[in-house]
Amino acid sequence: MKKVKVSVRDALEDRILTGQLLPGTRVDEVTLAEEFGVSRTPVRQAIFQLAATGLLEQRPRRGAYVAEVGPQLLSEMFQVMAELEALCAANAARRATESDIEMLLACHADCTKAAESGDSDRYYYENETFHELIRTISGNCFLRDEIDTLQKRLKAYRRLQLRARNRMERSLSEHASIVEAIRGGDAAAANAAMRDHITIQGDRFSDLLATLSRNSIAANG
Amino acid sequence: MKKVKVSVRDALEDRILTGQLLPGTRVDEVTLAEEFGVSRTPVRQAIFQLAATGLLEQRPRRGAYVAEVGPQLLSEMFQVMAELEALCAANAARRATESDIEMLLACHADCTKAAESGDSDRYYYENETFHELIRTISGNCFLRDEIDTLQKRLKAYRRLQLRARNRMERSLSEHASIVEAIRGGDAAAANAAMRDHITIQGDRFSDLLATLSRNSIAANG
DNA sequence: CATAGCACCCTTGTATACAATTCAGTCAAT
DNA sequence: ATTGACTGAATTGTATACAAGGGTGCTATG
Repeated sequence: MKKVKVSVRDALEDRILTGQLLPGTRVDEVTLAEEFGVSRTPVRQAIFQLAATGLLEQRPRRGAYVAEVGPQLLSEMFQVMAELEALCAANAARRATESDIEMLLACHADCTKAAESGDSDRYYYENETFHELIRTISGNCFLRDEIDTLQKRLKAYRRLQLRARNRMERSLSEHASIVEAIRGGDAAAANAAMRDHITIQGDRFSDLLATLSRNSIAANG
Repeated sequence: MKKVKVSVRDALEDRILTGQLLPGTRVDEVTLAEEFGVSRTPVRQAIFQLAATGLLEQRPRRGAYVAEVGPQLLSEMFQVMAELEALCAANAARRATESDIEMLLACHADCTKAAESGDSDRYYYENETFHELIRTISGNCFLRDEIDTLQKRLKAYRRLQLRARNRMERSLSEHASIVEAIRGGDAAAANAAMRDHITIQGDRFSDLLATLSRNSIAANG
């Protein structure tokens, strides 16, 4: 019972996103070809596509590696992400219908329950849904796609972040501000609230990364 | 005297950007392979890479086409572009050094001369330089790359826009506002001025596209 | 005459064979 | 002993052969 014809590209992407292939790992064509039970050709295609989206880095004649995002780049990516999500929130504030607002409130309620349960994995998931919903309400498909690809590039790192305990309630209250702004149709407020929310995440993230790299230096060096 | 080992990917990209391959055109593997004097393999690689960046659209088993950007998508892309360029401008306002300001003023002077000459091609070029410079001053490499790829996706269309006559002096005065804001270190003002500047461009652009498609309907249908 | 079904051909997708380049290891020379 | 160069192996890059799927055109039937 093999998996039903999933593209090599998706399979490889999944391995990166789920952390089976960690940043910096070399991606070998023949090894993957054997594992997936195909020839090198489709594997190469997949590698080139993922390299084009930034998930892999290719060095000519030297193979492909899972992209490593340094603190500098990470910070830059978060600044852009903050701006894009803020734009989503502003659009959502302008365009949300009654039923959109209802869904948003329901989603926020789910986030609240997750936070109360103290289950950070669950909150991570509900949080994703919350942001997804706002992107949808925003109604800008291109913007949505851009955010999705950027999200993917960060995902390999985000999974490290799950355990920041006291972050949940603050995140939740930031969500509340966003919800209120969208509900009130205040685009500027929604924009600002979302930008702050993402920026704070980015800062936390940088801190975590710094800590990890310090530990890793302590462990390896 | 053949060209000195330029990658198929760059060559194909160039053909799209310069308008040799118009949106909607089918991209045939064997034809291109013959033209470039290589086998299908590198051509396929190039196609997959360009498809990943959005310049081409692939339909399974049905080949690749130069991406067509409809009015809806175009508007969405411009909204994102406006936000990203505005972010650049805000960053530039915060980070610009004395010499950055000097370069910016010099660049703006070149734009002015180009506008006075009435040569829209020249103004187009100087305008590009102006925006490039602000992106550089912004200092966010990731942001710069994102804008570059987005720019590429629009370039095939932008070349149609060159002739909007009375646009030049208005564009120039908008540039002046941006320069002043950056010079004064006013990030918010730079942000707003740049966003407006790009948004207006986008609107003009949509008008043009609408006109063109109307004419094309009149001509073809 | 129009429509539906089938067959053939063209194009994409995959596999494999071959070429070229780079990295590493070893040997020799200073 | 250390460093440099050369050789070999391994991996990427390219070409070609083969398989599979879809589109078009023709034919047959209603």
